[in-house]
Amino acid sequence: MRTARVTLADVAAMAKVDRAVVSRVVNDDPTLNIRPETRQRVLAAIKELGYRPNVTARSLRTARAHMFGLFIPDFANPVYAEIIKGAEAAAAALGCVLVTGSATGAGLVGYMDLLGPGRIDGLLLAGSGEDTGLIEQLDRAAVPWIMLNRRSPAVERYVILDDERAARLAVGHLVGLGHRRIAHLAGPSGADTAQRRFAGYSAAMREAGLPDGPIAAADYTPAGGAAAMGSLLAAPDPPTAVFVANVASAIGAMERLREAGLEIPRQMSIVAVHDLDLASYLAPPLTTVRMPLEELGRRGVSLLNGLKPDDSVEEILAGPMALITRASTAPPPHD
Amino acid sequence: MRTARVTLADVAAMAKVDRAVVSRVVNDDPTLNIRPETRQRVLAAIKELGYRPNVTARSLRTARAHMFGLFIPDFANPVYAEIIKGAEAAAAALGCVLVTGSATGAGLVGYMDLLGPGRIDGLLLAGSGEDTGLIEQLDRAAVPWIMLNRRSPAVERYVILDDERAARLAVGHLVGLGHRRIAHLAGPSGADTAQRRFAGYSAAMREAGLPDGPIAAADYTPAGGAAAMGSLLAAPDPPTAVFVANVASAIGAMERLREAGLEIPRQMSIVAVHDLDLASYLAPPLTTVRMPLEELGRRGVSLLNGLKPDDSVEEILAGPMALITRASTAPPPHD
DNA sequence: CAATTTGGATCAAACGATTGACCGGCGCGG
DNA sequence: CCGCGCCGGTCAATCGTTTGATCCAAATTG
Repeated sequence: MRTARVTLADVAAMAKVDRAVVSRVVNDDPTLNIRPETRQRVLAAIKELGYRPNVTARSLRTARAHMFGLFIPDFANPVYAEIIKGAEAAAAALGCVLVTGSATGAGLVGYMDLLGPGRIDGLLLAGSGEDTGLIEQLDRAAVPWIMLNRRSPAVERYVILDDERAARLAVGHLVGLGHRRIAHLAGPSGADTAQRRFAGYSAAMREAGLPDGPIAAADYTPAGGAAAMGSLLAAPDPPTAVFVANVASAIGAMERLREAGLEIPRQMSIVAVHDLDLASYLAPPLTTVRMPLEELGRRGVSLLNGLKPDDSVEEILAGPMALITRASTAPPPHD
Repeated sequence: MRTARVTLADVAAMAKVDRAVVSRVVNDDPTLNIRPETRQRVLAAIKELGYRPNVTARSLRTARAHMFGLFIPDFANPVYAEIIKGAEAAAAALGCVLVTGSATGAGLVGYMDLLGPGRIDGLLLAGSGEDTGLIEQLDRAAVPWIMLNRRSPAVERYVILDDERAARLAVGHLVGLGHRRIAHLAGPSGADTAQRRFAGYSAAMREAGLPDGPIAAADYTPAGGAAAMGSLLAAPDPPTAVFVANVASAIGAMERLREAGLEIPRQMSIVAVHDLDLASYLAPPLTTVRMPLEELGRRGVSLLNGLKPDDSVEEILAGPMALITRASTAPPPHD
């Protein structure tokens, strides 16, 4: 059944009404006065012909694309997978599709070229740092955009998670287990999330009446985590527990601990931010703080919808957050 | 600089030519005869005004959406992450965007509703099984589609990888190490990939003059892998090596081996299909067969481009494939 | 009973780009 | 010196919807 293409006009012809009537029925326009039987005729014709509105034509006329964009640095990172899921669900609920692109820096600007005027109703920017050129391009194109899970100086368009609270949860767990010397394996100092997690760590330690433990920064990679763990171990008074800003770093840190012959959690407890499936497969399974990442994606799209290009958005998402206790944390050794 | 919206007409007015000329310059239409200086005027006006063609209007007129779709079951699965990367790159090279949706079964059909006529030029379906309803809907909508990495009975529209060869590579590696009793931890018997990997295993064993070892099927999850590994260990003459159809199952299998007190690789070698970053973080790092997943995504989009709704596609992708040797495989014990 | 409202639609102008058809002038071959 | 082709463009229809303006007849109001 090669239905060549069914348009409003076909339906109108079959139902013996004007195209305008069909359009108004389809969008159930409240200003339309229509006899019930006419409406039935139209509805029947639509079903009979299998009519489905042409989104492109509609977009052209209404100047709404019914499409949102989401840029992430890397599909392979499970953190973004969760964000995507949420964003996609929210978009679908609005009758929109989500196009997710992975690109950073200059790639982003190039990608934007594909998304010419009229193609997209709003853009979510997750992770990554470089936005030189992109932001002015977005402003020029008058497309609303929001940063997800990061802030940038002088940009009031973001929704982030409460990383500070996450850090408090993690540190609180370690303190509760009896740890006193708690190190922090931080994220890259330039990263906004890293700064907030560090702030939370510091605040939690202060509140517990403990001095900051040794601190080492690493990029969010296993290799970085391994190196930073090395420097933490070399500290004069080595910690009995470490709060790691990120699971990827934690993987490297655990490897380094294994090499050093330290048993987890008997000799060293470790807890990290972001609960990924992966965490439960590690040896030992890693205690983590579960963040509302899906919610973040959902919220991002919701805010984008109806946002004017000039509106500002500044939100710290207070979604459900939980400590997932696994085998990588335990009370400190009795020494 | 709120550039309200720049259209062809604006450019035409500024360059003092007809809109048609601008359009032809933009698309550099070979049938256009134009004086170089006029072209320069047009180009200058375009740059001056920052004109960018409206994709929606263009799509309406040309009936090409410059957009491809890709449906996957789950963003969290890194296998799909690689496929997406390739597909996205190929789309971008064609000047198109890729919209990736995660949905299976009925969700797919619902998602398709968002992608009404005129919105999409072609669809890639990766993984998952259920396609009741979807395929007829696609055919009715006359949108070309291809299955990625799986076949379905009576559907000649797929591009798959050479899973058989991958299995041979893995088994060959084990045979080369001296193993004689090699088990196969297979995928779900309904899955096309599982069948092909099993076929490759069987063929490789036969060619090596070895009898099939014990075989257990599992779904592609850690829990399934653990259970199946249990049944393999219970075999009368337990294997010294196992070829696992999938990394997720392999994770469970390794856990099970650890529980059973078997040392990897001293007492049991293990090799799995698909090289994911994750594999190198496991303890011990897992030997895998690297498949050209990115290439698969790329090829899918390339084939989709220009495909007629009725054309058929049947391709086994012979991309680069490699055994990545890590610490989970070694010669069998001397017993 | 004339004037006004209202129910039930219809008309037609957009939206922004593409593209086949057309056109005026000039050079040139016959 | 007439007709043809070519150069350098222009004209206008079209893609499928949306939506403000309009319109006709019947009903209501003063």
